[in-house]
Amino acid sequence: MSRFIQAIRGMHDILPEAVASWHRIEDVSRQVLTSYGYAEIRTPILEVTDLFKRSIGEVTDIVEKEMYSFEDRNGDSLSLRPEGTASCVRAAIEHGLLVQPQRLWYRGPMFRHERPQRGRYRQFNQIGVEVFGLPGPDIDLEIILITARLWRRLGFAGLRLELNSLGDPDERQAYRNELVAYLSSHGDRLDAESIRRLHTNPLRVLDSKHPETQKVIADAPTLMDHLGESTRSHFQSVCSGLDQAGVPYRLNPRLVRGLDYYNRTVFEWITDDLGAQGTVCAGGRYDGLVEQLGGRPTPAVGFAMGLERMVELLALAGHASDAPVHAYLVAVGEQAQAEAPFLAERLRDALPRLRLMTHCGGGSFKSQFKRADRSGASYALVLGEAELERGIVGIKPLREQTGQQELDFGDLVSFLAGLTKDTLDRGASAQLSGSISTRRLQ
RNA sequence: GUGGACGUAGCUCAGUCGGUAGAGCGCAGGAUUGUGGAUCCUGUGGUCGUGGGUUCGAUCCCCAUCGUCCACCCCA
Repeated sequence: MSRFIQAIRGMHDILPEAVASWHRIEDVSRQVLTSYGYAEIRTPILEVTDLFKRSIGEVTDIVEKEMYSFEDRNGDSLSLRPEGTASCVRAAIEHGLLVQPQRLWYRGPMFRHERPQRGRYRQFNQIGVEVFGLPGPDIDLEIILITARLWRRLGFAGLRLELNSLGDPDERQAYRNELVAYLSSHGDRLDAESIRRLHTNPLRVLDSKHPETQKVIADAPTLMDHLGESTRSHFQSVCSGLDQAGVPYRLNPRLVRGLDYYNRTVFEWITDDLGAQGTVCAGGRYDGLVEQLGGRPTPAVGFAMGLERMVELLALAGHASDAPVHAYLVAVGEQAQAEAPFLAERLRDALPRLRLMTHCGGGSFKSQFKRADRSGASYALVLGEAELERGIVGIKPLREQTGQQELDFGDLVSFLAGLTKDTLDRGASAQLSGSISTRRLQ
């Protein structure tokens, strides 16, 4: 056992029994995003390290101490992506997508070297949305409504929406100065980390959970009071849109985000059901990022969802399962076993949507039926010496008490077509009628 | 990165005041020599995470290491 190699820390296998939940989330997400006209984009997992330094921010924890960075053979510093926005922006600039508005989405693994715990892994998956070229509050509202629709479709209750506006850069700068002055005057009551942040990223101090620091924060000036007319009405428009749509939210003036590039609207969907890692989805506006990465000034909004956390929520809401196989083909006897794979192939030819599992490995009727039952199949197809001789197949319902029937190939195809909702044209079914034996067709 | 709990069969766990381990579930076979799911019977199962130390002897004590979980931190 000492030589057994385990998966690396914080990186997990998703086993077959769990995959159904992933499918559910991925399928619903794709459907919903497609229904709003969003197009999928796929970008590399690996990027030049500078891309993340310049987008996420050099003084953020992600860039400072959580990136998987290494030197390529030619000496370039590369990093596994810790999030998806930077790559999206890079690709949009690189391929000239920004000449017109773009509504994009992506999915895939992200990598951060954090201490693993529930809902936080070193390799984790996100689905994200990025919209380029639309400056108004209408699109902010749209992407939040997308997320609300997703929760409805997935049956997630109990998520709460928190909302804030970070203002525009000049507003934030003015506020930052005032905040630093205020916090500095109470420096003796702040925790060490907050004091360090005072000089690097003072807005993050608002996020602190430190009890004494929180008391100081409670009386701190708020960013909301420093918004100009334009940002204020932008934010109010988003809020009233949510009111009209009947999506409840909570204003949280201390909601800042860990990434430097956000401005104006920011939001988070939070659950209390997953312990300390309660943020399931978060995003906001980042109007300055495209230009910062070398593109023409282009407004942008987006969000990302943590799929592992969503999978956990789905487990709390009930179990997802993939559709089991329609039928399981049991074949006993040398002749029947030899014939079975080809019978199965002809059924699959006739019914492309049929989910049919063929028994392999021989064994008694008893053991094969046990397998058939455990496969979850609705029907067992039975091919033994007797059936072979008479040119028919037995079909036995495994989920109800009605008896076993005997059908020739044509009738079998028609019967299974009823399960798969495959439709047969007349020519095909004529061609398919007759004996079950492949050899007789040769 | 900091602090803490834990790691025994495929799974959930019990246990040994240090003398190389048990249950339930699962899995396989049988009771029905061509038919699953219920019941009963039988069987299968672990160098007790890994490496080292103390000891006549370690799964149990000590150290290290890897991993899981919780909180901080961070964030999706």
